Amino acid sequence: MTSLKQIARDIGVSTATVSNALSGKGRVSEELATRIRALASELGYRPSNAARALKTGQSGILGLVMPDLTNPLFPRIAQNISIAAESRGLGILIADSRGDAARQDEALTQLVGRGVDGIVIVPQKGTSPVPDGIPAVVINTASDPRTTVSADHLGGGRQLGTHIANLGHREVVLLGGDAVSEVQQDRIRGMIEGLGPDARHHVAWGEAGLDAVPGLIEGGATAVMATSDLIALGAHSRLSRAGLSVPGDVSLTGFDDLPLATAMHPELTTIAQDVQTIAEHALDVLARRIAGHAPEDPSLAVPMRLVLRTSTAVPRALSRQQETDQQGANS
Amino acid sequence: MTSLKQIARDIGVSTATVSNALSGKGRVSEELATRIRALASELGYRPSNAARALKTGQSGILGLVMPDLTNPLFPRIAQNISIAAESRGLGILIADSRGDAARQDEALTQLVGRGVDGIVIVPQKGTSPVPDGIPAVVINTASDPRTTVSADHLGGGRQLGTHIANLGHREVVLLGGDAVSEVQQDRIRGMIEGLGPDARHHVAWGEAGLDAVPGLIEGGATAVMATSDLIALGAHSRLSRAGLSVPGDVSLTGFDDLPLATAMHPELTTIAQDVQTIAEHALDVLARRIAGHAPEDPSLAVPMRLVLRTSTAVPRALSRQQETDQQGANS
DNA sequence: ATCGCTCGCTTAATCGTTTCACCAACGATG
DNA sequence: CATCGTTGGTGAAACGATTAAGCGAGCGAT
Repeated sequence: MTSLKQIARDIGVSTATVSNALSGKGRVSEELATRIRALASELGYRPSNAARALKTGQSGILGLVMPDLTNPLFPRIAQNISIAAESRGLGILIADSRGDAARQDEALTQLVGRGVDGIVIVPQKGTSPVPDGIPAVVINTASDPRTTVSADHLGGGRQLGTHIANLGHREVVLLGGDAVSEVQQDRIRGMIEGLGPDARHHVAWGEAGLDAVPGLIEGGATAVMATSDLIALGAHSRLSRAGLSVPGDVSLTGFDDLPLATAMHPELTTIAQDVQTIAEHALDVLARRIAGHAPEDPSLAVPMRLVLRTSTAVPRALSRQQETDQQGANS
Repeated sequence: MTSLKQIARDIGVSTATVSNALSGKGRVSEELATRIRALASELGYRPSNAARALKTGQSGILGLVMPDLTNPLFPRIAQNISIAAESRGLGILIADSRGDAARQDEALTQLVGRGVDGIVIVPQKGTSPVPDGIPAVVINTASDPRTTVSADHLGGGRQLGTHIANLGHREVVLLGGDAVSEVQQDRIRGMIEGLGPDARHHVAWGEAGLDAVPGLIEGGATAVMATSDLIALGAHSRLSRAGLSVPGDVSLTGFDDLPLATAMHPELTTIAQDVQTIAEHALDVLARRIAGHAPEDPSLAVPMRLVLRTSTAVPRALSRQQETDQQGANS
C-alpha cells in the first residue's frame, strides 16, 4: 500500500504538503501539486479510509435499515438510495431486519457500532425506531410523525380511487395485506377519499381477505383495489379460479408498479412511486443533519403517478347500457 | 465517545491493560478484567472501528457486488450473504452494478477503495470480473471456471427435464431470457439432458421467444420450460391470451421459486436454490482466503430442489388415453 | 531601511487501538 | 543466597491521514 509518507519521501516534501496537494485545501504551488498528483496516480495511491475516519470522525458510510429485502419494493428503494449515496461519495452499509422488529433495533445498534455517519430507516410496519444520538432519516408515510420523506400514499390511493369511480364503479373491495402497516392504512384511506361518497366499499385484510373476494364480487362489487401489486396478483388468482375475468367481470388495481405488473395478463393498472426523488431527498436531509444543521425540514410527501393499463374498465352493466344507448342514438 | 484511555484513567491502569482485558489477549488478573469489563459496559464503550482498522489493517467489512437488485432473486442472495456475514461479525457493503458491466468494475474498485477485507461477486451475465489483489469469491454457475460456489443449475434443469419427460411430454419449448447468461445456458443444457433423447425441444430466447410460444404449442408442443419464474409468468400471460390453459393444454415450469410462483394461478412448478448454503459456503471460502490460506478450494455446486405444484400435468392426449385404458380395464 | 503581507512549505500533535518489549515483584529451586 | 520462571502489569511505538501553528523568503508600500 502506498501512503502519503511514501509519496512525500519520493518527492522530497512533507506529508502535510502531499495531503494538501491532493485535497486542495492548504496552499501548495500549482506546479508542485500537479507533480504530486501525477506521482500519486502513478503509484495507484488510495487514501486509507480507516486513517481518515479516525482523524476526522467521519467514515463516509451511511447505514440503511430495510424491513425486508425479499419484498420486491424495498430493493428498488435500496438501489436508489445507493445510487444517491454514490453520487455524494458515500458508501451504504445495508442491514435487513427481515420482518422482525427486534432485529431492527439490533441492526440499528450494529450499524452505529460500525461507525456509520448517519442512518436511513425504512421502518418495520407498525414501529417507529429511534436511533441513539446519530443523524437519521425515516422513510415511511405521511401519517407517521417521524417520517422525513415518503411517497404520497394517501394521494396515490386517491388517484386510483377517482379513476375507479370515474369508470363508474359503485361498489368496491379494498384489499390490504396487514392492518398494522401505516403505509397500507394511508393507501386505503386515500382510496376511500378518491372513490367519493357515492361508492360503497368493503375493506378486507390478509389471506382471509383474499379468500373473501369472490364472495364479495358475487354480492355486487365490480372492482378490487389492492394495497400492493403482489396482493393484486393473489386476488387475480382467486378471481380466475372463481371463473371471473379481469377486467370483464372485475376491475383490478395494484400499488407500486412492480415488474410483475406488466408480466401479468391483463397488465395491471397501478400507481408508481418516484423512488428516485424520495432517495435523493432523504440523502439531502441526512447530509444536512450530519453536517449539524438544525433538522427543521418539514416532512415531504412525493407525489405518485397513476399508471393506466388494461386491468381496469367500465363495469359490465354500465358498458352494456352504454352500448344500447349508442344503438338507440344510431337508429 | 468513551475510549480506552477514558476507562484506563478511571480505573487507574494503562490503556494496554484495558485493551488486553477486553480482548482477552494479554495477561490480566481475572479480578481486574471483570472490573474493566464492568466499567466498559457501564460507560457504553464501543471500540472505534476506524482505529482498529487502521492498526490491524482489517476493516471487518465485506463488499458484495450484485448484478441487479431489481431482479427478485438477487436480494434473496444478498439477504443470505448478509445473514452469514453477520453471524461471523462482519458487515456488508453492497454495490449494485445495475445491469451494466462497466459499472461492475467501477463498483469493484469503489469497494476496494473503501477498504473492504474481501469481496463476494455475483457477476453480470457474460462477464468474469477479476478484482485486483483482494480476496474474492464468485457466485455464478458451474461452467464458469472462476466460480467459487453456485447452485447446480445444470442438475436443476435436469430434474425439471426428467419430471416433464416422465409426465409423458415429448415436445417441449425451452424459454430463456438472455442467451448471454451462462446461468441460463446451463439451465437449458440441464433441461435438455433431463428430457432425454426421446423428446424434441425448441429453444427460444427473450421477448421474441415469448411471443413465439403460442405458435409452437399449436405446432404440437405440450410443455413450456422457462429459465426463470418471471419468464414463466410472461409465458403464462401469452398462453391464456391465446386461450390455452395451464396445465390443461400446456404444462409450465419456472426456475428459482420466487414468491410469485405461489401467487400465480395455477401455482408454478419450479426449482428452488439453496441460497443459504451457497451464502454460507461463499463466506467460508472468503474467510479462508482473507486469512491467507491457499485458495485451493474446488468449486462447489449446491443441489437444487424440485418444487412440484399444479402447473405441470400429464399431456391431454395421453391422459385421455389413460382414461380409456382404465375404462377398458374396468369393464 | 523597515514593516507587514502573502506565499509555500514544514513541524508536530492528534485521532483510538493494538502489540511488542520490558519490568517489578514474588515464590520456587538448586 | 543467587537464579529462574511466572504473573500482572506498564511504556511507547506504530497505523495513515488531517490540520493548526509556525517560519523563512520574497516583495510592495511607507
